[in-house]
Amino acid sequence: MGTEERKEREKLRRRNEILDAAETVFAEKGIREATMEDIAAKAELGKSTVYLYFRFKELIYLGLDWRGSKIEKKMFEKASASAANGLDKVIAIGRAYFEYAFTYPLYFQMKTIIESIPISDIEKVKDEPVFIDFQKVIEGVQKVLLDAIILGMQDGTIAPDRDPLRTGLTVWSTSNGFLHLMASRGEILEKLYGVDTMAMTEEFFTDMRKSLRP
Amino acid sequence: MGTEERKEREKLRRRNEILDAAETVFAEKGIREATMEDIAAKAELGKSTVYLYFRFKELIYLGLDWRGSKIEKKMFEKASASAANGLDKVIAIGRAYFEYAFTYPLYFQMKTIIESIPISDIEKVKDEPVFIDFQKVIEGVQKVLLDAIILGMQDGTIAPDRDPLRTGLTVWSTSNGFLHLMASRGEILEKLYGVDTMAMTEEFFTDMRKSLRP
DNA sequence: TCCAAAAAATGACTGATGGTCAGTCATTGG
DNA sequence: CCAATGACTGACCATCAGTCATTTTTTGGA
Repeated sequence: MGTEERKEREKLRRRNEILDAAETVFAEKGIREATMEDIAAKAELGKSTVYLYFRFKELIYLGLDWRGSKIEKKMFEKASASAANGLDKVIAIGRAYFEYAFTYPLYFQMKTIIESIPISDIEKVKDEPVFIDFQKVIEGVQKVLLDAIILGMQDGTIAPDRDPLRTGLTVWSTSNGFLHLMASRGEILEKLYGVDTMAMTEEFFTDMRKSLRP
Repeated sequence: MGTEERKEREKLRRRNEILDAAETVFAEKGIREATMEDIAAKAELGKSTVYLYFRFKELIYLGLDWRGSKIEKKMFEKASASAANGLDKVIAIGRAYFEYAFTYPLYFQMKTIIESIPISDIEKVKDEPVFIDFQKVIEGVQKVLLDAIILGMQDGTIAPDRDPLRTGLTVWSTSNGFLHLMASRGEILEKLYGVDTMAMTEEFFTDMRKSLRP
């Protein structure tokens, strides 16, 4: 009988229900303030049950980042497809990253939280199938960017003497830093210091263009 | 009598002793793993006494970031003074930021931790004299960069049509993102993916030059 | 020198929360 | 219908940030 498969499916569904609950609770009372009990209650489960699906709290953050990254990947692919040459693709992906961060702020925030997890804790997770799956998605996301860079080096829109991986990492990490500032302090910058964040964002992309061009 | 002043001095000394203790404990057993009791024990004080000097744990993080920022500022000033024109100053400051992050990794990490503190908690702190003093130092650090940018726009080494504040924020936030990647995953990138992080860093500065130039 | 008030320091305590475990309850396949 | 499997749970534990009533030390005047 296909009981086995059904069971597997239901397990996955429950996992998703818990992530749904976490998402709601995070939105309602803040990520840091949310407790495992809150999440369990929202999922209409006992706390111990939640722990059957997520062996520790960080894995919930990871699960949500994983959800987000799947969306992110699609957005990146769409953005990349919409542009004609390598450099335009890179910029389009950059803009898609912005859109992602502002459309799914909760998912985006997971990145920051996960990054602040001590390496010793990552050790505990790194062999879990969930984590391996997670890494696969992340790599998929970065591959979209990498492909665009390689194309750009071939079609002459990006300096051909660059190292693609290094360039990708630089584009990604600097975007991250910029986006993090925008997402966490953008409002303060606008209201308190009168910074035109829209113009600043445009300049950011102009600068990126300038530095990538041959 | 000068008792009042002496008291004040001793209070400050104790504050510093606690920060010293925190620094040691953080280095010994990790920032996340360190408890207030650990810090108190290392400082040879009762936990409650530590709480007289730091009303909550986050203020210790803030205290260490404050310490670091004072060093950072000096390093920035020295770097800026060592270069002749605006653009060179900006790059020199960027390099100084790198040196700071790798020389004082503990202080640098405080930035990440502080950024991940929920805004609700910042509200609690923002009127404390300590926090105001802290902000003053931070602004001082950023002023060094801002001055270099303004000079560069005057001496023709930086595009004159830029907005200095926006440019400063962009330079700072992108450096932050890049540096954060290097500090937290640099080793992994080198050992696992064979990334030449030295070359990558040089390229980062070359890119910055390219994007700032007129 | 003594003493009372002020300041500094503390140990015992509390509440919250992440995580565990022994055992219950529901489902399944024979 | 029953025994085995596995999902699920409530009670419990350990840890830790933060509090408070009380003690200890310092201070400045009598």
